[in-house]
Amino acid sequence: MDARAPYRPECGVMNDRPGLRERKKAKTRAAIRKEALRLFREQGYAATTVEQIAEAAEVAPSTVFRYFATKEDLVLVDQAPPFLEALRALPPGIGPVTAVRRALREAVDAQTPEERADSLERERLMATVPELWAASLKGVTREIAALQEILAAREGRSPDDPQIRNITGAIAGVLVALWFAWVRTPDMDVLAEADRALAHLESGLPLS
Amino acid sequence: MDARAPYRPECGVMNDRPGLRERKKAKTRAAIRKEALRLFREQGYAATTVEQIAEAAEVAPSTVFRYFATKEDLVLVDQAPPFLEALRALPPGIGPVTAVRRALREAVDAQTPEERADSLERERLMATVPELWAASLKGVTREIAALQEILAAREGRSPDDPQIRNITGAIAGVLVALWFAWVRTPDMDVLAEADRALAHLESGLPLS
DNA sequence: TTGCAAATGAGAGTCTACTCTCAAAATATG
DNA sequence: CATATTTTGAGAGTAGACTCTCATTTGCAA
Repeated sequence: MDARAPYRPECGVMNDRPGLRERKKAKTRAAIRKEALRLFREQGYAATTVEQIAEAAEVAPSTVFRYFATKEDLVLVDQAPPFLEALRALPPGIGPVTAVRRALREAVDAQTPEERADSLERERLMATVPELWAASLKGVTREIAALQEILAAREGRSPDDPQIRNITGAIAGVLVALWFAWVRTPDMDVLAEADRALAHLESGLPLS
Repeated sequence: MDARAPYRPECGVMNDRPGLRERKKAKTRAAIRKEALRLFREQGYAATTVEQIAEAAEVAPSTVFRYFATKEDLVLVDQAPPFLEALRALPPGIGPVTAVRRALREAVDAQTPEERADSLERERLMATVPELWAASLKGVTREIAALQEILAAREGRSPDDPQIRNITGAIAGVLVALWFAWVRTPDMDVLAEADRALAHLESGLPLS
């Protein structure tokens, strides 16, 4: 409440070392989320209380809520998936489905093996527990809306164009269906299957 | 707790008139659900308490829970949509997308105008309020799974067949995308649009 | 070291979905 | 009307997500 601002520890310093305080915060946040996901996987989302999460992460329950506004936020991803970025960066003149295939491959290739394993496990957890599906719904719909916008822009059309809407819906539907199948068949190579499914869609979904 | 069963008012009677008691129960159930949906629409799902619903329906809160095990159940549909029945009844030898188009049309034609208006409004409510989307997720996924099984059976394949999975996913995706578009454009003739979208899918989703 | 600001812990408190119990009311049968 | 049975209302009780407050601790700068 004082305009003098006499004390700004990290006022736009943008140091390479973010300072102990910031690093500790990031570590705490990561620890809370990690323990939460582990407990969700082990004993279910609804059956896990915030108190248990706090205990496992060795913080106070109130601290959990300081980092994550709601229990659902513990599982929601906060950054837009790099897939959409890759798609945005792709040159025009390629069909929507082809573009999505390429962007998907690029995004996956850009991940380190650990990142890949992490995100696969997270996705898997989300798909396994229906309660988490519901929790992640807002994020998913937002991402699909973004996909629709990008595809529309690539074709120089309105996002509300029925044809764009149909293609986006079909792409999303095919991938979601694969996602659910993956839950029941964990050994599946999801990424290869995704590429194959999109290829099938691209060729008009013939029954061979 | 008595094996003599000395008193069974409606022990398999299966009368045309179900008796006052049963009729009253149905009326109460309908009233509760109607008031609940109205309140959800007017002030949101989370912001509506069961107590408010009970008051609006003029019953006790405990009565609400006697009729609906959870708050979510208030919005979930209990009978399988007649659309799936129509699809099951369709003769084989027609492509999956064509079959879905026909079944959809048949199911809609079989509805009375009031039923149609009712279900449209209910669908609309579900699509408008994200919390309801989440609540209805289990039902939706179950229906899509049923769709996948029917389509697989029609083609004499396994429901796990990737091609079947892709077609089912694409159909569902296209329809869900339409559903969301409808929310933003209430005047749209959803049924005609659905038919057009499926036709577009059937022809391989060309960008014309 | 000293003092400022931010992060934390502890704990009490609210709100609401959901459960349980029991007595009263309504409905069916004879 | 009398009696058996079901449904309801009233209300107390539980659990867990989320909020608020305040004293304590911890990182930071001079």
